[in-house]
Amino acid sequence: MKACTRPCSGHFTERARIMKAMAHPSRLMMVDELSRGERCVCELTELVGHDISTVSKHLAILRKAGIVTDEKKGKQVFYRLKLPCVLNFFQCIESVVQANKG
Amino acid sequence: MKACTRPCSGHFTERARIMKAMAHPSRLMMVDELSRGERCVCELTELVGHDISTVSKHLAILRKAGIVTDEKKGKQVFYRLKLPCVLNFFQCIESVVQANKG
DNA sequence: AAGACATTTGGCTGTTTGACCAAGGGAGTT
DNA sequence: AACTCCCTTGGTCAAACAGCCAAATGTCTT
Repeated sequence: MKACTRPCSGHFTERARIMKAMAHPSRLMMVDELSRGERCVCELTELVGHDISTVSKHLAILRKAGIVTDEKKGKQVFYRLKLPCVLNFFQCIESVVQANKG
Repeated sequence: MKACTRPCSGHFTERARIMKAMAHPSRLMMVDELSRGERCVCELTELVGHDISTVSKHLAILRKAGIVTDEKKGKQVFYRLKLPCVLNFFQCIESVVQANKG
């Protein structure tokens, strides 16, 4: 609605929402998995090893954040990465992890 | 410790901890500010507009995650980015934000 | 050593999160 | 239509989070 010369508070809130969507082990795991192709909810459920309702809620969070899209095919719902650039995160995160060890 | 062929659960937990550290508007704002040089706690406090004790706790979270380092100089404590690659996030996050609008 | 200043830590409170179970829908099958 | 399958939504509960104030710590000044 208005252009901020410097990012204004609202921008950071919006950005944080997206970061937050990825800031959970299960959701990170699913994003990683989706980087290798689309998957149905049942596959992702098996992957993370939690109740399917829990997984479905995690997916809803990723979806609302705009990180993944879903598509219904028959009885199943398939999810896929919407913006693969989120994968770039992993590389940097990994270097932070490494730096923390040293 | 041990090499996982595929990232194992522990990896995602550790990664999530780091993502989580950035997944807050105030902390994102501070990281952004620190990308332009080191700042003392008082400067960051003024920036985010919260109680200094709150800001100090936010900084502790970033510090423990290995994203920033602190250095005491006289009475003041200065913080700076430890791994500037976290800034790459912003670019991708921004594209997600844009995609969400369209 | 007393005081001022900058920051951290402890404690309290309201809010958000994440997990489960149970119930509700939509899509195919019989 | 009734049944099953796959998934989502609602409800509950314990744990984690984020804010504030007050108290503690550390450093410089007087």
